[in-house]
Amino acid sequence: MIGELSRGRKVADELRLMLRHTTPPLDATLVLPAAQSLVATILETFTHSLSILSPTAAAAHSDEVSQLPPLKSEDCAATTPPTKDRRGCYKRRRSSETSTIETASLSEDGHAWRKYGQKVILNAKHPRSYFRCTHKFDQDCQATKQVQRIEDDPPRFRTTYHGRHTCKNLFNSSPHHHHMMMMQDAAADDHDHSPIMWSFAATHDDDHNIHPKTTSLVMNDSSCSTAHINNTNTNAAGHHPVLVVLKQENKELPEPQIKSSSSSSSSDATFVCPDHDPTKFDTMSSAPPPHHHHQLGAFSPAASSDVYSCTESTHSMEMDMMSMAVNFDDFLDLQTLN
DNA sequence: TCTATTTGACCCCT
DNA sequence: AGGGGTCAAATAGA
Repeated sequence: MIGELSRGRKVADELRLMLRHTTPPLDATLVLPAAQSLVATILETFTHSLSILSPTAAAAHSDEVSQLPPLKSEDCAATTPPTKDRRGCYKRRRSSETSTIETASLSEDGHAWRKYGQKVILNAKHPRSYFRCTHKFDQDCQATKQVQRIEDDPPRFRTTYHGRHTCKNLFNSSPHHHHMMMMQDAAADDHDHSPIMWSFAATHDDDHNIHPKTTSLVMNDSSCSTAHINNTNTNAAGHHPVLVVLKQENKELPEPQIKSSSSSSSSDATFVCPDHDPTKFDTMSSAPPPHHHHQLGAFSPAASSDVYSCTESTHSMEMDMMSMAVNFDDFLDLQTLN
């Protein structure tokens, strides 16, 4: 099976190189047949691997790969009568993609979560809660998160995300209460397979003032980042654009692109991650704690067209989002354009 | 009645 | 061996 999977990986690599070195416009008559052949080989290796694991499953689905039975832990429970013996029923993930964020409050992150467990953790004052994506079963989304209170006063929570969301139900929270965007770099190149998660959170109070809530960001690659939070002046429409620019510090980068018509700023705050801990970016430790929320929260009056813009040139990602009414389809279009 | 949460049991992994 | 992640029955809430 290892040989079969290795073959699949090799062919997938060939396909990737072919697509990478083919400059547009694609010559479909030239590239397509070769690509289709490679895809067929890849699928074949999966089928062979499955036949090794489970001959019946591979035979039943050899011509319909999209319906391959997920090799999930739940299968055991679903196909066997209720029994106490759950041996082998689930596989614990091993070092899947993880991202950790620490916040001062439990804010929504735009995804629907279902709590499935809680554990008392050794040497921890508070229990750890376990959540899975609500769409685990209907969309086979494998994302999970763990939330743990790590401090009482001031309250502080550590949320650890595992896996990527493959569901299509982002931004289902009320746009008038929470905004948060998680972006995982789907275009990681050979030198960086780690996802980067940028989170921007903000709440609106009763007066519709914006209170950005992102307090820390941890990237699980080795890059050091700077977050530049810039409160700009009110624009002509009476709105207060908020600019958030993230860039990596340890690489030579061009000036970040900032999408805004407003250039002057009324308050600035730049946060740099600690030198000796390049994976951790923590605004709480870099900004004056007693005032930083006031500073960030001073975006009044109501903003109906806040622009969240971030540029990380290494990965060529940039996004704008209208904070009062995020249209996810538009966001997807923007991602596609970039 | 349906969906979400709670919680003890189970089992993987270090 | 035991900490911690997951399951699933019981329970709560809409």
